[in-house]
Amino acid sequence: MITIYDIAEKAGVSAMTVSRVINNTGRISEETRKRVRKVMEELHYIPNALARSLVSQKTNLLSLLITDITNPFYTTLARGAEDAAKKAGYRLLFANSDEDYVKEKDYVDMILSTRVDGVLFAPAGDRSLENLQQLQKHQIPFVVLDREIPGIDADVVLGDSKEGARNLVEHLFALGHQRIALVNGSLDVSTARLRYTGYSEALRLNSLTVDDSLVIHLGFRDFHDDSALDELLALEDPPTAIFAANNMLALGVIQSLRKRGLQVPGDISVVCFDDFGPAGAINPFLTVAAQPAYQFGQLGMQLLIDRIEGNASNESRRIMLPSELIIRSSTQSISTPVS
Amino acid sequence: MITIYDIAEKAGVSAMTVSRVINNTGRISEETRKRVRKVMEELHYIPNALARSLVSQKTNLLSLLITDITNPFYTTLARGAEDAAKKAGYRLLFANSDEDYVKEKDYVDMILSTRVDGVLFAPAGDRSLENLQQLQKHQIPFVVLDREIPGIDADVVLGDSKEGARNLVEHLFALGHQRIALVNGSLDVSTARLRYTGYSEALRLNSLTVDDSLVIHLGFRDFHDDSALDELLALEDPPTAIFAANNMLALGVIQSLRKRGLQVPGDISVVCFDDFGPAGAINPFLTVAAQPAYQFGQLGMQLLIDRIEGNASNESRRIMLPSELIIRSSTQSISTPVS
DNA sequence: CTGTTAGCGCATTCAT
DNA sequence: ATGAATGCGCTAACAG
Repeated sequence: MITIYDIAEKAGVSAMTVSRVINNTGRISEETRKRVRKVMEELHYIPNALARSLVSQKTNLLSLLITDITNPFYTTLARGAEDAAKKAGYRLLFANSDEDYVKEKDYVDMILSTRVDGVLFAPAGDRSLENLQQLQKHQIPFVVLDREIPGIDADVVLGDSKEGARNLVEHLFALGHQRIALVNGSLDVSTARLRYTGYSEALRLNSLTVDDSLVIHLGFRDFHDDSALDELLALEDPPTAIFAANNMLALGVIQSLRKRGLQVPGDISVVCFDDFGPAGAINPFLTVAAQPAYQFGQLGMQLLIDRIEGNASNESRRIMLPSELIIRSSTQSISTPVS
Repeated sequence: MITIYDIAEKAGVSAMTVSRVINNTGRISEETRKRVRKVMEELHYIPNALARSLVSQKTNLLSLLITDITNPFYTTLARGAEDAAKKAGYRLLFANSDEDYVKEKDYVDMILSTRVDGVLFAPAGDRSLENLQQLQKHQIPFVVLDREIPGIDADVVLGDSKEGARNLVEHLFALGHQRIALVNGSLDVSTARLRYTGYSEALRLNSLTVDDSLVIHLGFRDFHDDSALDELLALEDPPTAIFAANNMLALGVIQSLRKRGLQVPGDISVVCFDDFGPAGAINPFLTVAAQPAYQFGQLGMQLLIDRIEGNASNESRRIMLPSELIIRSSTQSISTPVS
């Protein structure tokens, strides 16, 4: 490996002079600067970021911790984060927690030992508290994405889950649906709680109350066990519409419904939070509350970099992004017979 | 920041003993080991990977360079790569080249200065040669993914583009299509060339020759300029089917067709390479040659780690993964009237 | 079983 | 305008 000492020797200067040339710091005569530059090129010299970071206590490394890169929402978010990071000269370390606190903790440990300059953190849920506190204890700046964690005071970028849920349910009401099931994520996730709140508020505004038998709580990530769906469908007065709390749940719901020979929206309407990215554009089907995923990543990254570089005040900032109701063909009026 | 010296002092031993405890190396009496461990916990000590790497010349960092994380093929590939990396104790640095050689070069420079242990490299195209050679010059192990680069001898994981293309075109023949257009990626990408070859072979096997006016070459990533499509449709004898060389192109093609009031498959059938990941599962529509994206990442990562850890022979390995023809509703028999 | 010395590649501080 | 000494946090090599 070529070091500044190799360059120094061949250029007939000291290592310090080479360092100064690299960093454009201090005063160097144009002549030596050129000579050093030339030798650096000849030897294909590349500065060792490791050594540099060890001295400067800055790695220019940021970590993006999300729950699943396979979910289009996070994919697009990641893209926004990466673009913003690159623009500011940071590299991105990548991690999927799979909505699993233990994996998340493992990654936090990795992050800590890697001495990243900051973390963009989409937590698995409330119990991510410890992991976040771990970061705080070690003074690693971070920004929380998508899910709010009780007990943590930090910059955060959120979607408006309550309003999005309300819009979705109101849309179903407008189509005549009254028996609306909620297939929710786990209640230790703030978005699941807020979507439930939005759901029940919409019911109340329409003079209905929540029927607990219509509400089921699963994980946000998958829908392996669809027996809960069977119970829903076996009710005396089964739902005519289902509100899935995110895109992955909707996917599971629809596949399970079809497996049982039910048509969407013919037999039952389905709506959900989060869209499906570019992939969903081919044959847009689901009526969704679409969140601006790219901006989640981009804005979050900006907040993070601001803070790292000292351009942020002490108080935490909180960005709330609206979702957009996109009505497509997974919902239809309840009075319309199956065509 | 807590260092081994802090631990050493408080535990009444030397720094070296602390180091040995951390690494489980050398002989340490059970007693001091416990004492050191206790102090480490009390002080919330976390080893500094930077310093460690500087000494060991190993970062346990790997880089995944792809063209676009927004494309479901690469998303799933990334997931496979990450899972395999994590299992082996490596962290993943992330980069999108956007099919752009300059961005790719920027990232290669970053990678070099970061001293990663290896790179999983999905190149933008033939001109990635220089970037790959740059890695070779600096002795960074890498594995090439998805696209073969003439002039580079390295481990590589490829899909069988020729056969996949042939299957797709044969499927169209079976449905009675004879005028089949190819909307291809740029010809400086190996997969585009091979998909063209597969296309023309299938034609030849059916006693047809390639009609150049039916073949257009764009970038793999987007379909901004759909004027080429107009020329295709304005032909005296226009195509009854379109083979798009990847999923993103298919997306553009279909949207452009619809903008022009054409139905798929009613007016024109469409097939493409690559599926759409979980997102595509809601409403599977396109007939595709699906590649095993997760395995691309997972196997590629395994090859890479094998090589890094010296478990690979000198000769390069070459893995060719088949694609699976999945027939869905974007294709229909040419004799079938629009229903 | 444990400690001392030296050095990984670079940049800060102080000289000259 | 340039150089020498020192240290970032850690571990390999050697000593005891």
